[in-house]
Amino acid sequence: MDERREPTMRDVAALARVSTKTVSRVINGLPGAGPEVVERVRAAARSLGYRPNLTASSLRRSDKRSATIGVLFEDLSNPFDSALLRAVEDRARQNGVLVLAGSSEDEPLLQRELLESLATRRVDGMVVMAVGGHQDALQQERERGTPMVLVDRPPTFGGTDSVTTTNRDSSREAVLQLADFGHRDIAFLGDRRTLWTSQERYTGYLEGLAHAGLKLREDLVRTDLKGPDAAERATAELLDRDPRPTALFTAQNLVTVGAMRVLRARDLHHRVALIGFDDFPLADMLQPGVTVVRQDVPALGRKAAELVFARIEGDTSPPVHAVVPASLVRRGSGEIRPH
Amino acid sequence: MDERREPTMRDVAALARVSTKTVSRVINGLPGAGPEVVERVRAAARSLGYRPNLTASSLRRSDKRSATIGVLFEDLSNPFDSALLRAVEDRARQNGVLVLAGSSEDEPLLQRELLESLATRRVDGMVVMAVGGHQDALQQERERGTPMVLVDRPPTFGGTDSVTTTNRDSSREAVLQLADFGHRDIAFLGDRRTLWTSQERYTGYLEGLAHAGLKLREDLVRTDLKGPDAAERATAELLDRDPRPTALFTAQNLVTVGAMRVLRARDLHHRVALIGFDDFPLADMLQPGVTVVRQDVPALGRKAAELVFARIEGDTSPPVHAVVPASLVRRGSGEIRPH
DNA sequence: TCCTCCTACGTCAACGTTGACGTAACCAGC
DNA sequence: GCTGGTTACGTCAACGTTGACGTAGGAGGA
Repeated sequence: MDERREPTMRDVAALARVSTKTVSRVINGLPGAGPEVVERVRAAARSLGYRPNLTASSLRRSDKRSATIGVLFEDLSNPFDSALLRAVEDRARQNGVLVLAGSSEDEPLLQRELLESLATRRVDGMVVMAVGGHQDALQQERERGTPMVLVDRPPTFGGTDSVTTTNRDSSREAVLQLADFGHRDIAFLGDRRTLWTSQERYTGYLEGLAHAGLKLREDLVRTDLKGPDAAERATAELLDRDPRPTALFTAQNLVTVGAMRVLRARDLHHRVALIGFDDFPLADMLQPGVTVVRQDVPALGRKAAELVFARIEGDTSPPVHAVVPASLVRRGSGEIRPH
Repeated sequence: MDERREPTMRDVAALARVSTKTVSRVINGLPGAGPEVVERVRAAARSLGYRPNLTASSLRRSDKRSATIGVLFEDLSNPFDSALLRAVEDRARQNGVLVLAGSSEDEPLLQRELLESLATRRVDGMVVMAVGGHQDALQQERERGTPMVLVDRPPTFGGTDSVTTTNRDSSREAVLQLADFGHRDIAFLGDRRTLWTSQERYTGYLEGLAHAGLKLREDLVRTDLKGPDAAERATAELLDRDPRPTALFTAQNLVTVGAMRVLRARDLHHRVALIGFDDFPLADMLQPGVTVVRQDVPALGRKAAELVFARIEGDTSPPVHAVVPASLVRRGSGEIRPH
């Protein structure tokens, strides 16, 4: 609109009749400026509406910090991702750090591009929910020395911190509870197999069956369900089998919703037990309430942020793999006994 | 970790035995470099793992673009906000622009600080969901010439683009539908009155009553409900009144959920009609399905992004107030007749 | 008194990049 | 052969800021 130039230190310096260096000192609160000069500079800055240029500053500073971190999640519109983003953001704010956010859509190519964009902007660190498959781009970035923390994924390469939840243990717990309630035919419905979390939850399912002395029925296992539609089809097929599974363990929230939809369509929601991994809003309002494994998303995000910041501050201790416990929330659907 | 310095143009130039200016030309794809030189520079850049420093570049460039926009919403973990963020992000990606995101928590002070942080980083533009109350900070920012678009809020000051949904018209439509189904005592439950959207939706409610020839019963109006707890209390009180409202119009999604919770607790969910403003996941899975006014969130975000980008490109046409139509999604709860 | 130390400034160059401008080499045309 | 234009480079300074270092003046001690 108007052709106004942002005022610079030089403008402030001229108005306050001091050198730019003195303005720099005042703005940064460094010693070496007398009280009157400080006041004069402050007044000049205020009257001009001066605001420091962080990009210029970080270019020159010795530490080169941009006070910005990058966050690369799969899909920011997913409640899990956005809750995580919010947690990271809150923690970042405490350090005066802002967050550059992007969605990788589980596309390696997109992840690579976003990574590049973040690097180009010289972020101080990154919190990444890695896409499935090979993670060369991530590893390269890490090897360049960029502080990086993986969330909801373990590193497939060395030297990197990560934060995950108790995928395997909590899945086992869920399956064991179903077994305790008398179920023998417990089906598994999982997300894309390339996702580490999917694999872990499946392993937990197997462990649960083993602990309960149940035999794995391969025909009750459905994986690679991407999105609610696939989940619905898989659920429908499972319910057509003979003998029909009397309980479902759905290993991802969209899968849970898809399965529920089918159970309700067939009026089986009060007869077939269901435990889902990952909580979702209104799970308690359905009939029956949906029993889920709830992840502590704020804790995940906070921990991830704390780890990056520690690395940014120069912490060089060995890489950490933090595990945040999840818990089983019993609401009814997981406490249905076989008929 | 390692004390590696990021390679610069100078390093590339030295290795390719050309001047930095030539490297600049090659990297930016500008003419004035012979084919062999281009190849030599590219090879050198690749072998050093060179990546341009966007902060230095934008400092020097004449347009001073940072290829970054700021997004300031109320709460990024709210599904509405995160869906909006995602839409803005998608549109931004098309322009090679990244998004700096922050939550203002409806706190004027926090908004001011975040605004400052964004300005300090010299973002090219901002998409802001303004906090309630006076918007001096926003206005000042706007007057400095920062391209800015308000989402889900109209500007309270001149010269600024905004994108909103049909709050008033859709609310009226919802109320009219309730009236058509025979309701005379239609309660209103709204969010904080400082929010423009709340006011608009309330006005729509009044218009609906007026069009239907219904008299406003002040005792059926509850506003300033912040969060689901307040909504629950208000709903409980309303249902205690005599005569009891036979229909509820809840003007915000958390309020809708709170109201539903109480209706269910009193087993009135099949007897009292309910229409909520703003859709939410699983609204269709409840019994009865929840009739809502659905906003076209992706369209809102896309439009907002397009407006900022137009301004960034130098569009100086008069400010636009874009309105994205919302639609009534009938799922059952809004189609209950008075008993 | 002189020397030392400290405080409150200022000067200069550099961070990594690009705009403005210079120049050498080459080609076309007369 | 000379002029004029084009191409492919290079040189230099500047973007806004800060680190390194310099200096004038005053305080303090022997």
